[in-house]
Amino acid sequence: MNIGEVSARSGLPTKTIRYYEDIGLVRPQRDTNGYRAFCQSEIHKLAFLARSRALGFTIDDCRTLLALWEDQGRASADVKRIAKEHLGAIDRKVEELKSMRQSLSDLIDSCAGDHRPDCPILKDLASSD
Amino acid sequence: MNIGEVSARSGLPTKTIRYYEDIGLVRPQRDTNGYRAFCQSEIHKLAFLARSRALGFTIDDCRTLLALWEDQGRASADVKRIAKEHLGAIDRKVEELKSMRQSLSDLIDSCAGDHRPDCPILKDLASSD
DNA sequence: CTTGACGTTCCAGTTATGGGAAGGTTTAAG
DNA sequence: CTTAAACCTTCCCATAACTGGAACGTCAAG
Repeated sequence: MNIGEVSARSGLPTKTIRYYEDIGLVRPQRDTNGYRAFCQSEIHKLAFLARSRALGFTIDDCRTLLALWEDQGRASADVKRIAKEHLGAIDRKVEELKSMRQSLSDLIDSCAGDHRPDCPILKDLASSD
Repeated sequence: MNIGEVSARSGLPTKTIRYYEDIGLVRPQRDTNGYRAFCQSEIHKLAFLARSRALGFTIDDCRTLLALWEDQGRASADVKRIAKEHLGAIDRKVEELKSMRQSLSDLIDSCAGDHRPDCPILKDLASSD
């Protein structure tokens, strides 16, 4: 299967698929004309990658997950550990954003938002509490 | 004031301060020896930048905010608009992360996490629901 | 006088792609 | 048979916002 159809099926842009080959995540065969020829297992891998990336795993996480996926003897605990670490990272990011949101929201509430130049938002950004 | 002390006071790494000069956010004078000599207003700007960046504003936002900050006649509404747009972006990011978090959390709950190879997490990542 | 802590510039790398050029291949239509 | 669209290829540059490191100049202390 050519890269275009693989792209349509996996939802990954062709650019991304070529990049994944570059960094060694997939290794499609080549046709005599030089076109990439993806077999089922490569297509399956790309679907796996698309899903993992959508869950926010880094490419490096994906590399590990793929290896575990292809290792018939791996322990599910190994996978769970990676997933849990990632969950922790997501939680930390959410907390950080919530904290930023709170501060920003407070500032916005305190600003009249009219034609006058007086602005508590800028005042706060400038103050060195 | 030399870059080292400015860094210590603003909490910004020297690399970052030089970068901010590169992209035109600050324009420190130079001593005869070539060292950057920061005056109070530049230091103040850097503090402003540190604060704005900590709230998640992009460099481009910061550029606009700085310009507004230095424009005595600007309307507070202009600032408020930028802040509100950014708040919206934060909210969207939080929602995205929460949704990722939910999916991942469900997967983790379904995985025994023991020595056995059977892993619902990998199964789901591989499946093309 | 030397040592160490500063400072300087410049170049390259990071993440995970996206854009676009310059060119080869295939397929369908005229 | 030719031509045009729609594929495919590689290669290089750009993004955001820095960070690291090399190679080198300057300054204060012992």
